[in-house]
Amino acid sequence: MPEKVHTKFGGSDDESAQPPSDTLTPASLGQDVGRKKKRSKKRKHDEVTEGSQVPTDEAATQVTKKDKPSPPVPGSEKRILEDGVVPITEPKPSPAETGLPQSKPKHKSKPPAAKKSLTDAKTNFNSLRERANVLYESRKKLPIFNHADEIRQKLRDQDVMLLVGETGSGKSTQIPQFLVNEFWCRPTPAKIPKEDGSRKAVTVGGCIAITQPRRVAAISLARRVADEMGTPLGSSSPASKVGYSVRFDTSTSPSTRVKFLTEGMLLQEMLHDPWLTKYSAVVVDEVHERGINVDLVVGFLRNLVSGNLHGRGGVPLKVVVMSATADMESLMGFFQEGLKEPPQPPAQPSITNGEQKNMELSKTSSRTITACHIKGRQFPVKMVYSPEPVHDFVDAALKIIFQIHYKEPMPGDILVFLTGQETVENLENLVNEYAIGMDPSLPKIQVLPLFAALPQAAQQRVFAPAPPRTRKVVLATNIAETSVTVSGVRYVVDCGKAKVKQFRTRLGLDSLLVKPISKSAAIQRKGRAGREAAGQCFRLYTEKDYLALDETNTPEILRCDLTQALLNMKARGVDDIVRFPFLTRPPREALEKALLQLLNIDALQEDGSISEIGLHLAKLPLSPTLGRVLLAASEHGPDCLLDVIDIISCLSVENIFLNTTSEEKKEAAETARRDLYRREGDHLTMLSTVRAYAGENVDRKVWAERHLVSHRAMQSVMDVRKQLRAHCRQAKMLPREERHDHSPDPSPELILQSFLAGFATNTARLVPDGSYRTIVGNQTVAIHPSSVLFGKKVEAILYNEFVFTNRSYARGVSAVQMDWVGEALAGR
DNA sequence: GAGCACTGC
Repeated sequence: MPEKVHTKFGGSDDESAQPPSDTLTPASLGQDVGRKKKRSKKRKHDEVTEGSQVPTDEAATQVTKKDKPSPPVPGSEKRILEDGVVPITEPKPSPAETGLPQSKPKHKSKPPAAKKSLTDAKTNFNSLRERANVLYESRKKLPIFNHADEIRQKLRDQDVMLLVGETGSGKSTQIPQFLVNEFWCRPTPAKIPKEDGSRKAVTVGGCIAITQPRRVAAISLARRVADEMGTPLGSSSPASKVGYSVRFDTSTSPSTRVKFLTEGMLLQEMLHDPWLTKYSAVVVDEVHERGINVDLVVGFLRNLVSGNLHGRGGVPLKVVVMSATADMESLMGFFQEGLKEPPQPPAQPSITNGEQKNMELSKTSSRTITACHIKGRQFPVKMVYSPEPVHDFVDAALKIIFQIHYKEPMPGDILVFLTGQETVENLENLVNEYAIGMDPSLPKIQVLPLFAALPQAAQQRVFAPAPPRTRKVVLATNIAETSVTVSGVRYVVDCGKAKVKQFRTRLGLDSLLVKPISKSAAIQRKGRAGREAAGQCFRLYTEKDYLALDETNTPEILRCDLTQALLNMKARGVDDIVRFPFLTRPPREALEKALLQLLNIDALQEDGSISEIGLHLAKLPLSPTLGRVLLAASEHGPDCLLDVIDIISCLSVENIFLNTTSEEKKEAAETARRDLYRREGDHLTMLSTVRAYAGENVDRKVWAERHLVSHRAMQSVMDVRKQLRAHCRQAKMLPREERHDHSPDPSPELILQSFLAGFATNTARLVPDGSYRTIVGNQTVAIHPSSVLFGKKVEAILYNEFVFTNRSYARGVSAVQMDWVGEALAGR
């Protein structure tokens, strides 16, 4: 039994005690956790047919049309029942009454299973509306609901709004609905100047974009808002007003007015439509998470709203920036500074716009920024700090877990935040050990680990309610901070640390180190205890330590390699990177290093302007270096290109090989994988794996399990592969027709030489003492234990990644010849 | 001898 832990009670910093009634349910998020399968058409098909039988790609596209009408969403059905609503029964279509087009959706060849769906394409608009009416009652209870008029009024007067909405305020679902029927949100005829001086008549606006940092959030919010608006979702009906767009899965209709998309997706759209002419408003949600993409989006948006709008025919763009934390001053300053400046590019001859009203508006208003603060809805969470600094947080967590279990009433599950797989598994073993000796009259304990690398099925266990008389103890990494909501939690134990990736510009090295979290992360973790009832949060650090934490997370833009971000900016016509409005400006050295790297891979010309190659790279869903490899491979012909696409697909996805836990499994894995391993290194091993997986026509899932290959990762690999192949066909780098005959034996030389075109600086040679030293910089690197070349000695290595954990490792390693490296380095 | 979390026409 763990000894008693002394604790003191700190004050709770919660102000409201109202129950959150109508946020997205944990169940519905849990559904999608860890990129579940709803992603590609093919996988949807797999789900419907319920088998692991693998159809060929063609078969899959044949059978499934994108986005069958609203999926059987168990989560959402459940929640509606919970809301006390009668579930939908018989569909009674009456399109005439709804005023919606009578024509049925085009696709007819649906698998029979889909026909049974409650919300089939012959959508029951009546029941949709009934459901929406019922949901309206719970919407009215959201804290943000009473602010609707205020928000609408402010945005009529001004173009930029900052909105602080705490968790549970309902901002993500309600804001688009508040705005969608505003006059400024209508499609507006306008004339846009063309290069030859003439004007093109176009329609500007009509749609609202809402960005999200994560795919699952974009999709589940779209589903929810469609329900609330009483409209079918996405491409399921041409009348659908709500859609979404994430990589590999876009679901919109011609009448989409509200579109949820990932930040990356909006950036991609901006490359093709820099003025965002489809949109009347862009709502940027969850800005406080500060991923690099949101920083770019906000920077581009500031340029847009403070510019002269000629690319939009003078039609204003409304921008709503939403955040959960109150740190709005910096954002306010950021936009205000932009609006102080005169419109940036020298004004083109002013544009006459069809709608005079809009012109008036853009002249008179819009030069200031409005703000709005909405309280959240959370149950109170009592805070308990450690009285003394904790040295071993695994041990301290163990004690607290049992203290809670002994003292606190049921029900009430425990969520423990740890740093990584290793600490999770250690604590898992410890808790299980102690639980054996527990008083049998006490409720049981069920320990559930949760981290990203955990196989799907094991992750899902976290969402099942605990068996009777059992308390769940979920041991999680920071995956549970944002990405996943575990229901039933009333106690949170927070170790105060997290693993953080930091790119070190000077060394070109990524390090992954355990660091203290920020205050806002600590508050976020605490909040996980108060979602369903009053709860408690145990911090395994002192209150003094808490007060010393940074206010917010370090923005990703300060922690990552900037080449991709800079390439995107260059491709959008930002020539002077130094003058770009960064929300947080990265150090000059990091910017210079990234520019140099872009120059090295020929993405920029000597004068710093973007090259043809660079423009092409910016459009690829790859890092610039991997994109460069792809272009280099295409010069070696289609066979080499197809092979390189297979490898790149693996490299741009999480690890495809599963970690083995037990010793015996490890041996079995080694044996099973032996026929996949290639002595040339990891790149060719990945190729042989993709080829074997893709060539498996009976049951890919079983094949993956047998080879201890992650089926989930391989599904992503196939998605990326398909996307890249399609891109290359479109760019005429591959023949139009997909070949299904034999693939010739790969040429390791050509493949690895293609990789050197992007990774010439990621090379090391063997030195006499048996270690490897980088060819540029002479740093010591060790081959990562996950590599097939681990423990092997070759003349020189090429590696995909240089990471520091306990020491410097090269990951994704292949053997290369020194003279290839010499040529690659000389060629630049 | 080792794997924080996200994301992309």
